Amino acid sequence: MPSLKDVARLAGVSTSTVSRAMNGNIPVSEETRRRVEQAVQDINYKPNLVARGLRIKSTKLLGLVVPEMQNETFISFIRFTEEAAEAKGYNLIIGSTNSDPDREERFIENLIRRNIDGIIFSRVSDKSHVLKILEKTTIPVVIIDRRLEREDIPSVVMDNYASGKMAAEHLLSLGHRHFACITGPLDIAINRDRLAGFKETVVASGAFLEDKCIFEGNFKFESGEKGIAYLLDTGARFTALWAQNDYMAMGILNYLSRHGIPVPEAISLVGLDNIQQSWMMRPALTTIAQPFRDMCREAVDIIIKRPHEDKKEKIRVTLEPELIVRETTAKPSDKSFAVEPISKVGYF
Amino acid sequence: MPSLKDVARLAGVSTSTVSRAMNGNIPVSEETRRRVEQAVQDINYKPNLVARGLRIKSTKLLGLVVPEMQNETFISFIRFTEEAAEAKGYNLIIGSTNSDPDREERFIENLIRRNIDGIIFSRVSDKSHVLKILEKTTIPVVIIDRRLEREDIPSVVMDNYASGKMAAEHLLSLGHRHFACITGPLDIAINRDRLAGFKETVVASGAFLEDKCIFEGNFKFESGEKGIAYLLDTGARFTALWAQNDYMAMGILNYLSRHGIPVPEAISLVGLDNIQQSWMMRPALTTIAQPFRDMCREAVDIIIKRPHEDKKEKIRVTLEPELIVRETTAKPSDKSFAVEPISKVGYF
DNA sequence: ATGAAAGCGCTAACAA
DNA sequence: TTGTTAGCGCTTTCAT
Repeated sequence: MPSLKDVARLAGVSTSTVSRAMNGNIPVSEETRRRVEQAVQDINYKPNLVARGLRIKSTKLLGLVVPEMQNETFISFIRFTEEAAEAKGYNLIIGSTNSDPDREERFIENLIRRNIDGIIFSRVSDKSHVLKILEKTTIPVVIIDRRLEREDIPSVVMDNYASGKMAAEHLLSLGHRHFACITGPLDIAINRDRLAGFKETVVASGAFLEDKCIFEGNFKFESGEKGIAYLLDTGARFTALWAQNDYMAMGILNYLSRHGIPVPEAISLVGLDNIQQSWMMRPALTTIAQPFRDMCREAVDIIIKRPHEDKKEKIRVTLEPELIVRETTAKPSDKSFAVEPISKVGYF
Repeated sequence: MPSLKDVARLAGVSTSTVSRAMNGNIPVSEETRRRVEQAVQDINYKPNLVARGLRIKSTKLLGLVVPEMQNETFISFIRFTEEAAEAKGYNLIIGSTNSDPDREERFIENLIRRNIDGIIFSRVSDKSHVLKILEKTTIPVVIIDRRLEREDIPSVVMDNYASGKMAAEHLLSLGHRHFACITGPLDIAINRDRLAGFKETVVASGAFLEDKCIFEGNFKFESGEKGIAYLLDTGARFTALWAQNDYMAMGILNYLSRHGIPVPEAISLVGLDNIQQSWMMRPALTTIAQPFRDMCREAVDIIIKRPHEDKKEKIRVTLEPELIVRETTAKPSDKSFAVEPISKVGYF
């Protein structure tokens, strides 16, 4: 591997001149610039980023922390963060914590020891102890997909309230009057925001979302199955259902299919996230797409610009969701209220 | 950030002693070891990996190159490689190339400049020009999920022939006699291996896999739809179908569902990969799981042990697939041959 | 505009 | 067993 020294020798100048010629910010005569460029070409010199990193204390490396990699949401974060980072000349180190505090801590410490330029966190809670670790460092941090109580850490989220509103409005416009919702964990702020947007829009229009028509799930496929079984079993009456993520919607669809309840004829269903499966399914899922690509780009930008060195400025970027209408929503039909509690009737 | 110097000053020893005490390989007196450890605790010292990397020319960093992140296969590579790397104390830099040679080259060069300890490639072809770049370096490389002609680069693959055999045997044991196959791109060796395993097993048993029952797809959902449409349209007669990956199987299932052809009653279907969707679907897909976790662990091990510095030794690890029986395969039934060319009859 | 020299934080000869 | 010293490859004062 050729080094700066080799280039310098070949070009007949000092290493500092080569360095300046390459980085461009400091004036260098045309003549030497050409000589240096030639030498660089000749020996195919590539600056060593480790050495530069040590010297200037910037590694052009970003860290991304995700809790797991089974859920397509986190895959999207990885994908789009890598994309945004690469566009800005950064590389990405990823770490999956499996929600294990030890792994999480190990990973963060590694990133710090590596003199990384910034860390993007997905899904951290206010009480996560890694936030404490990070407070001791000067490494820029940004939280993605969570709305934290504390405001000293920049965050990027979708407008979750708007997503609930959007789901409700779509269903309302189709003529539905009786609504149900299977939510994510309600100890998490963004899920409460989603529900609020949904409920307030439904209620404001004079339609109904009874309390017994709300089931708190955990974003997993099984949770969708469980939620719909619960709703049907307790005799909740509704023609329109919103699942706060697509995995649960998949579970719902699967359950309804097994029990012969037709979608959208009996129940209209809207999801959230727009995962791949949502269009590969039959019927294809009507859902709401999160602006993941933009969220990740924003997160990377925030880190690179490091404006939050100035802690007074609160940074909270909010991006808009988008409705994607497919096959699981329709006007409420005669069949709709034919759905009876599962324990009472055996379907079909 | 405290440095070695700070620890040394506090412990009243030289920096080299601290270094030795921390790395443990060189003898240090009990007394000093304790003093050093104390000092390390006191100021919460963490070695700077950039400096160490520059010095010892090993960064404890691995690079993983994937063509894209939409396909669950590559997600699995990321997931399990990160897992294996973390278990060995390495971090992972990932790069997605979108099959763009420029991006690929940029990423590889970055990795080299970062003095990375090894690169894991998924899906490189023999003619990929990055292999040329890598030849000039001493960085250990391993290819995953591809069988290259050249043997100087270590690779880790599933036993693809066995997967074909396994699909055929399962279907054969159910009583099927007429087979079809929708393959991946056949310019790629592993897909030919899969087909050979399938075909040879079918033929050896005296059953049939006619040429017109083989469709060459491209591993995408749409390709599955196209393939099954083609097979049905040309009047190919079969009761058992193998798709060489699950995305195509999803497309097939979706198409058959739209055309009212029941699975597994009319056609038994086997996939390959065991993606998440395969069990979320209804009917759940019978498929073959690739040993991705083990493949990634092997790949990481090969790099870490660096035994291929010695180029004479050819490294090619092959791991076994596993059959996962679910709902899309059954005995051939009376309905089976009721399937007529689509252009002739409108189904149901 | 250019060069000499120092130093980022660490490890490894070498000497003691 | 320990300290001194040099140096990994780069950038950046400080002179000139």
